[in-house]
Amino acid sequence: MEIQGLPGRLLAELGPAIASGELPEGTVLRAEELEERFGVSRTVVREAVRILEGMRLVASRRRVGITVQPRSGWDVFDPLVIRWRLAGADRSAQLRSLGSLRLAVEPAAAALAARHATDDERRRLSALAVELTMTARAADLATFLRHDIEFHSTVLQASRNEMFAHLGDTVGAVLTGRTEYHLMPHQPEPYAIRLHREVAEAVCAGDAERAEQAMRTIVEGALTELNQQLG
Amino acid sequence: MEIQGLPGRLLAELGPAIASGELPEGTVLRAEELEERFGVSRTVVREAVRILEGMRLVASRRRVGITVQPRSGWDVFDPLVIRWRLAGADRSAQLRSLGSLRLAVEPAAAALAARHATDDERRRLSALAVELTMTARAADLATFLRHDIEFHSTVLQASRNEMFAHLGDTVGAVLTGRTEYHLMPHQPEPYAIRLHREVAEAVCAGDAERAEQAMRTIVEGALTELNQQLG
DNA sequence: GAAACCAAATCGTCATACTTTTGCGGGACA
DNA sequence: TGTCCCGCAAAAGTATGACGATTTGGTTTC
Repeated sequence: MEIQGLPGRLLAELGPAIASGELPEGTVLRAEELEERFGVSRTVVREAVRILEGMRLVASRRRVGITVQPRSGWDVFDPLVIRWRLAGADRSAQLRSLGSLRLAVEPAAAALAARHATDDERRRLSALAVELTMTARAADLATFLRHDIEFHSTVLQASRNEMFAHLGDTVGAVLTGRTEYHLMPHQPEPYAIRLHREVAEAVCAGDAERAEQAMRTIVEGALTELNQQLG
Repeated sequence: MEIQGLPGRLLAELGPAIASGELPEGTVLRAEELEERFGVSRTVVREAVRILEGMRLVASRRRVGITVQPRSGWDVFDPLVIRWRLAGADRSAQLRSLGSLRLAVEPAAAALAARHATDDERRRLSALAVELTMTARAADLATFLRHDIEFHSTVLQASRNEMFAHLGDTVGAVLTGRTEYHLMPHQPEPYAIRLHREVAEAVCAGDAERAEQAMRTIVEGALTELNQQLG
């Protein structure tokens, strides 16, 4: 998953620094400066910069240098960019944006899942719903989170739409983020759990309408809760 | 927008080849081979490969080579990947996926736009709706397309959600694609035009519900039409 | 037959030299 | 005094040779 090697190390420094706003728009970096700062060769710096350029976080121009680009151009769907932003200063803005996105996508995905899920996926969803019920009662936040992520990922996967499916990791990052930063109740809401069971049942029954509704209620709940926590 | 220089040339060759399936999953390329094939240096090859690696189209491993990755791992939200796929063999699969995505996102965006659009944006939407009506009557497909793209982009922008906003280019690519490949009626549907006017009016009036419904009808129409054309 | 070992292939990194683009300042000219 | 043009130098872009690191797969040995 992660980019490896020395360029990876550079990325791990520069990416978060830019994403968090520590290096604001317009900041100019020079390749040579980076070489010295990180004690690596030209090759490594250039490759790291190329990757950042691919994410539209920076642009490199002759005789000018490597310029941090305005946020409006960033590839906000890139998983790395999302993770970096979640870890940094505009975590709350990022969580809000992702919240709206989830509200649009996940109900639609649930409806599609009710139509297209494989038998195995339907079984897994039911099993996960049970697990969620149990780990919630035990207040085991870590495993609860794991299962919650897998539940939502499975629904997105089962929608048989590659673009929805790829948002699985993103949703995972959101759920992890809000748990890590204590933006959710310490004891998962029993109501939310019941809705997960309802989604699972509806998908199993092939009831797209009910799956969509239940999922919408789940995500709406998460979003209002988020807004409460963030003021 | 485009990646420049020699690595850009490599990208423009390899990206489409991979995205179209011409180089199927598991294909192994060697850096040296690419150097010779394109008559460029290691530096250039490595940078191009790094970028493809960033999109998760390939993975580079020592003693093995540069391996084309399974589609399931690709960064399907990357604008370049989308464009390459639209230009190649799985154009129809890509159009279907994007259709579902639009169906989820654009109505939600329209609702948000009705709440958050600036005065200028509301004015632009109204103006664009008028333009659409006129160019449709004149059967001027090129300008119609331009205005259509700008209309949808403006709605996404006006939603004040960065992730929605960034789908503007993607939607633009879809609309361009289906026009180029003659997947839409030569004379734009008067009904669809009226719906655009309705979206504009609803956004101006701040009526989220109506904006959402009208936009949903637009995208649903586009999707069913697409499915008819593709069988 | 299995485990340890060795060798070749291939990417990864470094150092360096050369090329190309381009912003900026200085000078010529109106 | 202001404007335009030209050349310089700064910075990224490209090329190349050398070496390092790692993985694979076969070979040897027990």
